[in-house]
Amino acid sequence: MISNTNKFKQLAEEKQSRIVNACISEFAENDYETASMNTVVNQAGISKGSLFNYFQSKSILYNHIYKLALREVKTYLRKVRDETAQLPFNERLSKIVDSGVQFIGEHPRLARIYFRLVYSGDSPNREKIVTELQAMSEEYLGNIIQDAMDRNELDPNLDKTQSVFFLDAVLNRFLKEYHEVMNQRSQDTFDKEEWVKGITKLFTKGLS
Amino acid sequence: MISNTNKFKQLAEEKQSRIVNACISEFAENDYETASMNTVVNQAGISKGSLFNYFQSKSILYNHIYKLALREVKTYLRKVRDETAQLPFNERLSKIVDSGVQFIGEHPRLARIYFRLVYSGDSPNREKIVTELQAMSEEYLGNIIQDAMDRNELDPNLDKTQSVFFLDAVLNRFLKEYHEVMNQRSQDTFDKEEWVKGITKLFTKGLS
DNA sequence: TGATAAATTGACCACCTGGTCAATACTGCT
DNA sequence: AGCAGTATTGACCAGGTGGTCAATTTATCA
Repeated sequence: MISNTNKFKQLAEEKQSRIVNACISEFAENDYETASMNTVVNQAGISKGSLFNYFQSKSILYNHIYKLALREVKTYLRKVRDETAQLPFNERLSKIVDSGVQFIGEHPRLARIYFRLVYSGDSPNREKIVTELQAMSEEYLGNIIQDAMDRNELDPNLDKTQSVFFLDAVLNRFLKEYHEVMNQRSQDTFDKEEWVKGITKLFTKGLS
Repeated sequence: MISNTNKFKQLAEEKQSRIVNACISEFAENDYETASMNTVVNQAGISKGSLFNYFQSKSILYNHIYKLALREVKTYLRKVRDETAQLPFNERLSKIVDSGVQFIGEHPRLARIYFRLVYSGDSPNREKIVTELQAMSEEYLGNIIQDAMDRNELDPNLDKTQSVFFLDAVLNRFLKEYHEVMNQRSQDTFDKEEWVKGITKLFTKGLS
């Protein structure tokens, strides 16, 4: 799956972002198989021939968009990780959740693509991508937990793999729920702070 | 979405199960949009006209299969709930996980359909179905937790909605992972007992 | 056995898909 | 202005989709 996007990168910025925008919308609203290249070209205001000139196939295009989304997620994660390095586990965890919430607020379509990808959906290379994401999560949350273990905030005999898995499960599921609530229902009844408190409490106690 | 399956129910048992089997396979291997009615009729050895005579549309057929899967899940859940009514929380939780593992072992295709449904995938009525499942989970796990609270095994001041949500998140994610591991990778390295222990420990401590 | 009714078939429909490529429009250079 | 080279177009392709319905097979009963 080698993607040669040279032609695309040489396009005028404005045209590039028109295309990227259309793709993000389409892949956010439909899963891979259902997303339509015809819709993309119409939305972007270019011809089909052009699109397939810039990206040789649908899967290569999807890859481009997915990587873009991942890059954005990573930026958020890195930022909050570094900014909270000195904080105790519970506060750190709380900030991480906040960061996720913020990401969803600022990039709802990218969030949608991300959730579509990790929670089933048959994107190309799904296996490889999910494995990659798991490794990322293992490393990221693993470090957070390790730091807390080193400071005796968490049980030093924890099974780290398991702990990461549980934390990842709850965080992802919570953010997915948050994303869905934000996208439709009455946001008034949703007390974010109370949930963040609940999550940190469960894990600070449960893993202590 | 009124489904009139009278015609189908009057078919010979053998034919019914041939059709149901083909549908289960197809909906397990593909998500709703991608599943093909042509494949179903070929696999079942009937004509397309017949299938659309028994089920007026694809979505009605999907509904039939989904309900069938749900009925099977409920049987397992009811059984383990009643059999463990006297056990302490941690043992009870452990048995529930075991039951899920057993279900996956005995009905891998139904499990696949279930996971496809809850983790995204754009099945018809998805919203309604997911809401229904959430209510089910809320009630089921809510009772388990309430029982433990009544016996002072868990903190009596717990936010029950949150606790249920967290438990549901971890259980579902774990079972999904288990299902995927069973379906492909080397099952040898997967120590189920150790994971069940980890889950029960996290929640008995975290919610105490 | 023959007539009637019911079940089953599969060719067919309109529509959509990802992808192609000859034809056209546009560009910069002499 | 005229040419060469590149970027862009959209009609077109083969193959798929869910769904239909006249025609045929099968079952029922006198």
